[in-house]
Amino acid sequence: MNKLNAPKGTKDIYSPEIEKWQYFEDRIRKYFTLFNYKEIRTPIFERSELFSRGIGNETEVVQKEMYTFEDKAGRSMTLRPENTASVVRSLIEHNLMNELFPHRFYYIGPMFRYDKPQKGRYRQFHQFGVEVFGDNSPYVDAEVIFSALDFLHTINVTDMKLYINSVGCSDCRPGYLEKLTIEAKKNKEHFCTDCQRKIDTNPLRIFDCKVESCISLADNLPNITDHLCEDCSSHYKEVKNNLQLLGMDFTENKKLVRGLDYYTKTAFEITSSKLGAQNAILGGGRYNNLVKELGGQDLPGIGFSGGIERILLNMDTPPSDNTKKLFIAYQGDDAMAEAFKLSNQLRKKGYIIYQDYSSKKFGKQLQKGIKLGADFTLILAEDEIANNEISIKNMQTREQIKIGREDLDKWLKKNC
RNA sequence: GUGAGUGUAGCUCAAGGGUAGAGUGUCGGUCUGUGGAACCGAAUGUUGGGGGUUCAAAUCCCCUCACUCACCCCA
Repeated sequence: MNKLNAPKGTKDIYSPEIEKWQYFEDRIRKYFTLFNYKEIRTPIFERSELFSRGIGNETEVVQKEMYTFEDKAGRSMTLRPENTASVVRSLIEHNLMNELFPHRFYYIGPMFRYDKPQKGRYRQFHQFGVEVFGDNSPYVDAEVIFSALDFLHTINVTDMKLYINSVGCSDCRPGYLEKLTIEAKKNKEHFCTDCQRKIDTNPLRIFDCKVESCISLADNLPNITDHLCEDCSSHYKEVKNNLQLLGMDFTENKKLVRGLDYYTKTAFEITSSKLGAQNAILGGGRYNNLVKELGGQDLPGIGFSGGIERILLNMDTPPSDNTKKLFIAYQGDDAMAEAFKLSNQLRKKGYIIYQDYSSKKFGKQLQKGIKLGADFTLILAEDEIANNEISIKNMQTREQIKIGREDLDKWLKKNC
């Protein structure tokens, strides 16, 4: 029989790593509640059409990376490669604009992309993110960007850089793209084959190319930022002003084009230098046409999503929680039964307590208490049972006291 | 999709044609009243899988699979 392994690009998460995840998720919930976000959980799979329409048919994600399958009724379904399209679908479907206020959502969950795995890149990976609907103010852009970076600061992610850009809107982008295509075509034969294709399909993506000759050719191509309409240009300026109001450092990157086609106006990305090749840990932007394109009203939106695996690679071990752990040791059969009763009473009162049933040897039990990392060991042996007492050993200081059983509650309240 | 590297015990790794090993962890004992110890003992491997060369393969060759990293793309 072959050994069964987790599928390529997926992994099991268990202790001690799981504690990092729990800590991280807890912090997300607490932090983004400060901004009045409400959690939303959407299905892991959706109609494939949602993503091809929402993300854009020409993107790498939709072209090559989706986990698409037919369900038994012959409908094309796709494991979600990102969550914004789903949130928008849900917003439209349930008229959440009318139901809930504020129109702010956060999410945490697995996403799926059929990529070749490497450091910080998995086929099932996890993102958290936020979406804000119905507010076109450049203050919102700055607030969203601020919250992303500030949140990462609060969990001690270091060596971060913030890049921003404006990618225009449906008014100015078509004109720009036309110009870009014309310019790029002048040197078409000098671009790599990949870029030659992009010129026709999605010229904006030329700026993503890492081929050296393409980079220098791209340097001479017109930038979207220089061809923004009045509205986009002033919006961008105000976003930058507002970021400065919050004292934020950022780098303008005129080549920053995000991989999902729905972005308009503000686009941003946070990288961390500690990560190696996959250095983007969070990205986002405004998507003022997406709701309408997916069949809803004409409603602006903005959001971001962050890669949890990548952030955790870059995050220090979280502070250990200081909930005291107890171990109960016993000697003799009577004491074992007594300890058994006591430990379950204590759990009822909310204490974390572990009892070992496999060994009756006192020394071995103590060793297990040590291995468990117990703060205190409660000791019930013949003496204690006879005198209705209990000994308590501080595992750190190795000091031991003996108290009456009736005083145990008081002691626990004081020390645990 | 392209390229490179690595697969030996639960984990970290030796052995580079001649009986598969160490450290660590696990379990048991010394040891039914006090410590992370020491000592003794045990279990865990078709050396990722398949084929080939050879008297003999973990070792050399071929195929395959898995993992890791980089390119691409992205979180």
